[in-house]
Formats: sequence, C-alpha cells, structure tokens
Amino acid sequence: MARLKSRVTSFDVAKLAGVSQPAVSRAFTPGASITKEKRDRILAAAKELNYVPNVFASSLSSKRSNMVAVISGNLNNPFYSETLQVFVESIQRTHRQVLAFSVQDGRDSDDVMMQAMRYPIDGLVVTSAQMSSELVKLSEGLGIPVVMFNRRVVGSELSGVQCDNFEGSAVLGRLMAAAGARRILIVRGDPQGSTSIDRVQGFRSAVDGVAGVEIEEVDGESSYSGARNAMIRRFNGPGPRFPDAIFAVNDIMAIGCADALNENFGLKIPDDIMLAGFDGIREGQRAPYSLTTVRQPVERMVAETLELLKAAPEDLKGAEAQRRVIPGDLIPGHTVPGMGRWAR
Amino acid sequence: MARLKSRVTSFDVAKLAGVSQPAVSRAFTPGASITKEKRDRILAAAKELNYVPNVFASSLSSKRSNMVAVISGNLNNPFYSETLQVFVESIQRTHRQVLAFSVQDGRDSDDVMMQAMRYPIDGLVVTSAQMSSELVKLSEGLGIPVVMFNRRVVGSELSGVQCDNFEGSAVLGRLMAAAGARRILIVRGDPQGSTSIDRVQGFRSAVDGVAGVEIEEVDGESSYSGARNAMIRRFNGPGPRFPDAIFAVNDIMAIGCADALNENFGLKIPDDIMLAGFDGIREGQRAPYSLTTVRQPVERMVAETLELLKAAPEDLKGAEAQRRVIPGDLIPGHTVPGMGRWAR
DNA sequence: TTGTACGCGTTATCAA
DNA sequence: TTGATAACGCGTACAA
Repeated sequence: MARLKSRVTSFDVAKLAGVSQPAVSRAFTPGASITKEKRDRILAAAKELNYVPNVFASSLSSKRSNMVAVISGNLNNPFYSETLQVFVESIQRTHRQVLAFSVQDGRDSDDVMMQAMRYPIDGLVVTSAQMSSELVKLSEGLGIPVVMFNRRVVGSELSGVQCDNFEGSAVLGRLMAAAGARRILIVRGDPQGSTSIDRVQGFRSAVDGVAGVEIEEVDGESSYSGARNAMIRRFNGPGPRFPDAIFAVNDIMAIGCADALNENFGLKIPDDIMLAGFDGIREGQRAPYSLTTVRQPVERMVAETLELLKAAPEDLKGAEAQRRVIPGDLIPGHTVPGMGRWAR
Repeated sequence: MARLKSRVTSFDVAKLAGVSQPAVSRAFTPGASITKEKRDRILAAAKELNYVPNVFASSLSSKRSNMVAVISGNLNNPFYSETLQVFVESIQRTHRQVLAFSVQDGRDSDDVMMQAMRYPIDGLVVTSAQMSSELVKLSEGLGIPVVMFNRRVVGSELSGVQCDNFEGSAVLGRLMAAAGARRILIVRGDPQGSTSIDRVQGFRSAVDGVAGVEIEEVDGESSYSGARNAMIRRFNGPGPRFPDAIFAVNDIMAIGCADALNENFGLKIPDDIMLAGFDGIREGQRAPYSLTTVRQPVERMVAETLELLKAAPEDLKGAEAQRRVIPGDLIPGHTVPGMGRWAR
C-alpha cells in the first residue's frame, strides 16, 4: 500500500500567488466570483507547482463526489463488456467518473457492493447481479441511489431498467414458429437470473399453443463454452435427434451453439437447424453468423439508467420504484428463414 | 449534481456504542488493538445505524487511497475490453478499486488524464493512448506512478509493459513466407501508434529478404469496419489482383478482412488467401475463424503492470524507466497453412 | 487497550 | 470580490 506522497496543496499555491487559500479554490471553481486577473495568476502558480485540486478533499467538504459505481457481472459475455463501455463513455461525458467493479459469476456480490458503498458515490448501477435486502437497506441508509440494469429483482422492489425480455423473446418465438419450427430446443442461461427466466417464458408463450410444438430445455451456463458443451453433450449420445430450431437466451450462447453445430455435427444454419439469440452483440451480427436476434438498445437503456440515478434513493424503492422496460429491436438476420419460406 | 446526504459518521456509532470515535476507526481496521468484545459492540452499533467508513475521509487522513486509474483507448477493439476486464479483476483481487476512463480514438487524452490525476490514486495505467510531456511532469509532481500498457512512448522515456510486437510479427512473417506467401498485403492500424509500427516492421523484417516477395500496405484504422472497408475499396476496382497473404496488425482487423474476403469476394481462407492477425482475442479463436495469430499474454502483462506500479514515480521515468517486453505466443490456427503444405 | 487532540486538503459561511 | 474560520469524516500521535 503505497503511502501517497504529500501533495502540493492550495496553501502552497496561495502563498506563491500572494492570495488567500480560498482564492485558489475559487480559481478552480467554474463560475466562482473572482477577477479574471487573479484567477490567471493563481492558475499560473498552480501550473508551476504542478497543483491540481484533490478530489477527495473537495468531495469531503462539498458533499458531492461525481462518482458513479458500476458493478458488472459476467464480463465474459460481450454484451456486458459492451455495456460497461457505454456506461464509461456516457458517465464520462457528464463529467463524472466511473468506479468499476466486477462480480464473478456465482461469487458473493454483497462483498463487492459493500466496497463500493464505502465511497461517497452519487449512484450505484448493478448489472447482472443480485442485491441482498441487507444491502438495499444499507444503500438506503447511506442515501445512495441504486438502479438495477437488466435485472428484475425478485423479492425486493428496486428500481431498474431492462429490455422487454418477455416480449422480445415472444417475437422470436412467433418468428420461428412461423418459419416452421416444431421441435424446439431452448438453451437457458443462469437458471436463477430473471433475464433468462423472462426470455424463456416469453418465448414459450409464443410457441406453446402452436400445434405440434415440442419443447426441450437445456442449460447453457450463460456462456459460449457452456452452450457449446451443452450442444455436444446433448447430441453426442447414440441416435441423437436434432431439433429444427434452437433458441439461446443470449447471443454469446447462440454463437456457441452455432459453432458446435457447424463444427462438431456438420449442420448448416438455417438449412438444417434454425437459430436465434438475444442481445444484439456486435460479434453475432458479423457475416459468419448474421444471427437472428433482438437487440437491446443499450445506449438508451444506459441513458435511462443514468436518468433514474438522479432520483432520491427513497423514490427508487418500494412502492415508488421506477421500472423502465424498453422494447428491443428485432434483427432479422439469416439464421431463421424469413418470409422467403412463406413465398415458396 | 446530487448533494450527498450527510452520512452517519463514526461519531454517531461511537455515541451509540458508548466508546470514543477512534475506537470505531479501530473496529474497522483489521489488526488494530481493540478487544474483541468492544469491536463486536461497535460493529453491532454500526450495522444498526447503517454505518460504513467513508473512504474519501479515511484516505485523506491516512494518505492512502487504494485506487488505480485505468485509461483505456479504443474499447471497440475486443482486445482492450478484454484487457480492461483483466485489470478490473486483478486490481479488485488486491483489494483496490478501479477508476475507469476511456479515451475515444483521436480525442484529446490529456484532459481525461488530468481528471484522473485529481484523484489521489495509487497509480495510473494508460492503454493505447499517448501522454504529453506536460502530463508526465504533472504526474511526477503529484507523485503518481504511471505505466504505459502496450504502448511505446515516443520521445519521453516512460515505463511500460508491452508484448514483443516486433518479434511476434516476425514469427508470423516467417510462418507465412514458409507457407509460400509472396504477394503480401499488410493492413496497418493507427499509423502513429507504436503497436502498429512495431508489428509492421517486425513482419517486414522477416519477409523483406525472401526472394520474390512484394509487399503492399493499406490502412485498416485499427477496427473491424476499417479493415473490412479497406478490403472492399482495395479489391473492388477493375481487375483487382488478390495477394496470396494478408497480415493484419491486430485480430479485430483480421476478422474484418476475413469477413469481407468471404462475403464480398467469395474467397476461402486459407485456400485462396492466407491470413494472420495479432492479439489472440477470443473471437478470433472461435471455429469460423481459427485465426493464426500471436496471443498477447494479457494476464501476465497486467500482473507486470501492477508490479511496476509499486515503484516510486521517479524510478519509472527517464533513465530508470522500466520496460518490460513480454514474448507473445504463436497460435497456429487454421488461416495459414502449416507444415502440412511442406509435407506434400 | 483506550481516549484526547490534531491534521489531512478542500469547500462553505460570513463578515469585511 | 475577498479573506478568516469553521466544517467535512476519518486516521494517527500521544498520553493515560
């Protein structure tokens, strides 16, 4: 733990510039009352001494810390690393800083969130992780607004922004059913995660009533390798019968499925099996996959999240909880036959 | 700018627990001298009041802030978002926090770094961005250790960790030449970036002497679409002659090339054109590409970066600058024909 | 082990 | 517009 070298302080600058210490503070505060001449002199002295105001000290005194903590889970899923990127860029654009945390899948996230709350942050964004009721209480006590990103909290009523996972998946379900899917395999993600649950339910709601539809579910562990391995396990047995459609609840799993089907079983998509995912990650949109999927409008979701963060903590929970559900965008892609098949 | 709600302080906890304020501080400091009984009583009071120590205040007083700033450029390149992830996880593992910044390609990075230095951070990691000599001076004045990640700084002597870009690319050059490459197209990245420059030079050093070799260079803008578009522009003209090998200085561009060649020109890799990249990103390793490339050992590079950060700032610049050059690992892949061709 | 007194570097307050 | 002074919330001496 490096002890910080004692910094040049505003007092040092004040002495060199021949002014009082608060004057230095004003020189660095946009819109403060100070003559331009004096400010220039102070800034010159500051530059000479390599002085910049210490955010910690100023935050302590001003009771504002332009810091937002972002807790990301499952950064191996490109959707979440793309999302983190958008958060960083958006938050930075508003002259605030990002304190970044990651929670390994299945690891205790309470510990990490506790760390985050020791900072006097303006807000806390939680993606893809649960939050215990104890922590909800703590965040409240600390007056820190919390918004869940893409995660419906079971039990406690917290504010959050999410894509319309149910309806988006239902659209994919209808699309696949219309394209002739009857024997359908659903690749689940985290069985506890609301995202996976909602998508499975949404999809089923669209195909359950269709005549002749049989559905099977397997676990894909929310990851490329998880889905890939699930395919191999499932179809390597004696006399495997392939479904005619696969719905993976996220794109990275869909990609894992596609690779396994192609490489291990020589199947062509969509000729032999149709495939759909969810998220709209860049990788899935590229030529080798051209995945049929529903894109989560990340930019907008992030913007709404940051918007919610402005509210008082009391207005973000319980009965006041704000739930923003943003519709996703269907990306037709090439992995589900489209109207072309109907035209035949 | 949300004004932070005034927090519960150690004084409040002290009063409730019937002890002095420093006792509260000790209760939260591992290894401090305090009886277990008293500590328990204090922690109970703290929990009741939703108290957690304020990092800013404690840092101000203790002169240590377990915060490391990471400035990332070009997060659209999966290599850098994978790297950021490794930084976050590694730093978090040592009970420190990450202050994350991003610098858009070509944007002024000085401004962002200046923001970072207003924090009393333990260190600053800069990936894929330049640092002006003014900022170097400032970081020195502030006593903040700076380490460049994967970037050789032209002009100023700063410490840094990088992959052996020259030698790694030379290995790829030799591999391609041995596989029969003669008409070679090099897809450059950022023309100013040391990474791209070193890789181009390393590659050329290996093939320049080979009889019959012709080399052409084009700009791929360090991105998927940049490289993809470069292919289309280059080969769409009348009577395009395709090279027999393409070396893209990073994987994401190699993937862009592969997609364009396949989709727009119907070329098969490696049968019609062989292809190599650099970085070893996950996406490039997957079945549709199986890219021949050199993997940057990110985990090790990050570890060495954090190691360097422990040094005093004076020992990280000028004559004392530490340069750690880590060898990359050749991943044979399937996009350059291997010894199989020799065996024929 | 415990408490008192002080300092960390800044902004806020208020009188000049 | 300015400067003196008091917070901000916590660690750290030091004395008890």
